[in-house]
Amino acid sequence: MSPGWPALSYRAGRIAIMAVVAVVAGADHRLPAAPGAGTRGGGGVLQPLDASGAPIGPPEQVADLALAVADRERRERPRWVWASGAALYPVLLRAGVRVDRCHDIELTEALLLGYAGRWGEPRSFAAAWARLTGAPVPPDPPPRLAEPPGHGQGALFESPLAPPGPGIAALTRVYADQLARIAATEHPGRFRLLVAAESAGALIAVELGAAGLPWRVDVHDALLGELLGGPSPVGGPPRRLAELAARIAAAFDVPQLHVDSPLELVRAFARAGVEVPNTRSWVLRGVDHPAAPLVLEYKELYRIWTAHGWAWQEAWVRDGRFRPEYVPGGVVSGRWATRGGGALQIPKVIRRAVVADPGWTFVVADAGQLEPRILAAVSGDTRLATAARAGDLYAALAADAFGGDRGRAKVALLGAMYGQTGGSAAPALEVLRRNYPAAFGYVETAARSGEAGELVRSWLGRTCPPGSVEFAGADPVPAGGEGGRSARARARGRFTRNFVIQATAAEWAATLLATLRGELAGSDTELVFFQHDEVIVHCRAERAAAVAAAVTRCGERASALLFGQTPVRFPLDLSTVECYADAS
DNA sequence: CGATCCGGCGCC
DNA sequence: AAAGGGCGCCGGATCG
Repeated sequence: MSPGWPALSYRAGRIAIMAVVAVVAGADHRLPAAPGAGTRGGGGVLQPLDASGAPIGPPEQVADLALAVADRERRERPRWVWASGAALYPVLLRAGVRVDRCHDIELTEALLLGYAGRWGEPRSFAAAWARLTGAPVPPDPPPRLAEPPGHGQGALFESPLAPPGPGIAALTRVYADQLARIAATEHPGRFRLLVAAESAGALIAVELGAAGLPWRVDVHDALLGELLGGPSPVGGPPRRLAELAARIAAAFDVPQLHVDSPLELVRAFARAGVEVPNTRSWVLRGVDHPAAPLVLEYKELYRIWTAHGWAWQEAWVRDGRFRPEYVPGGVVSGRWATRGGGALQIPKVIRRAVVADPGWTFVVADAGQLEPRILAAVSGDTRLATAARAGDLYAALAADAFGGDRGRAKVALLGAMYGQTGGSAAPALEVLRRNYPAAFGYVETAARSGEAGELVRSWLGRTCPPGSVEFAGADPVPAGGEGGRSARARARGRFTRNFVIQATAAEWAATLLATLRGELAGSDTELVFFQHDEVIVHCRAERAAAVAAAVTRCGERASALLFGQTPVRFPLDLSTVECYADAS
């Protein structure tokens, strides 16, 4: 295992460990109601632990949990062990309390269940405790619905603490059990890093949601006016959309047409003598009919209107910040998801509205060509790793084996990672297979495993979910040409092939993010956005260079933490900009 | 009628 | 040129 980094290290010798359960004041008989309890979300119980998770001394009941956590954090900076950061940390943060590191029981349970092939079993602290004691396992509560800020009860800051769980003794036993299960994995050091990064992600997600992405409503409005022509006074479509719809109808020589309906569009084209299988944009781009370019323009603007228009702004932007709710581990590959707001799909044109505060700036960093570099690192393919030392991996690969044709080199690598088999990619893939056998073999092995119904794992040990049980048996679909494999098996192979890469890339990015949070802690900077392989720091303009240097260091640290001494480089594209749209 | 599926497209 | 992985979100279409 590579050298640890404080926030991610599990070397417990110098790090205090503190289990904590929150107790809603007055709602739990184990905690006598105390004067002042509940002013900051209630009291709780703290329990110091040793490195193995065993209790040190008696638990301590506190009436004001946030105060107690802040105090311990200042004195000891322990690793906090708690049931769910998603539930507890918003309450602490609202009270102004930040913590450095934690072990998130719920997220860890999900990782361990997945590792054991028990995907989908309840992952809550209560469920883990029930499994440990042989009690009936309670189902997880259903996921909350997306809830824009300022509406309803305001999920992030005003949700009450969850009802009291099984208590501090149970929590410490579940923690010790998880430590033992982690130790029993194939690569415990890697899995510890995964747990630490996932737990840190839970903290960062809450902080990101609280900070929000700076959003200039006036710029957004101007942009929408420019693109859409201003909202219609009667709640109908914006002026430019209505105009386009009219012109489309005219092009089809009909009085009116429902352009939002793919079915109506296909029929209209058919009446005009153009047979299209669907109305996808790449299909329409090849259609020779005056309506086609109009429809393409309509779709683009319609998308902006419905997904990032005035209604979206009204729902999601408050006080100059877009505040989505991030969900770490919300994607099977370990990528984050968001709940509401579509934060991970902000169209490029709309990013014009993301403007730094006066005197401040954005440091935007994204990891270029991350996935092929991950492939080079995990496969240990020395020739690919050599190419991955270059700033432009595809160009280096092209020079090495593709006769300088960068496009073919890229097609080959993407095809290998996504599972493309046919088309013009085939010969390029053959070049890849011949010249980079270890890398090619790595994804091929993952694909064959998936086709055979086996599970695959990321570098740190995140495990892919099983295929649906209904398809686990014999596949009724006749086997195609691909060596007798069914279409279903091949689809599964493409999934597992991609999983080993995408999930490891997510781990690298999460590790970068966690180390960066540590570096920025206490400084006058804020993390404001994270999207798969891209991070935005909002800081005073004069600090930008220092922040950029910190991001670079953290990228190197992430690489070392995951892969140790690897020749593969993971360069970050860095921009210091006042507007997100100006980032490279 | 609401719940759910699906087409389509935004991002990585 | 098109298609191969992962998502969320919208509105239309369809189901019960």
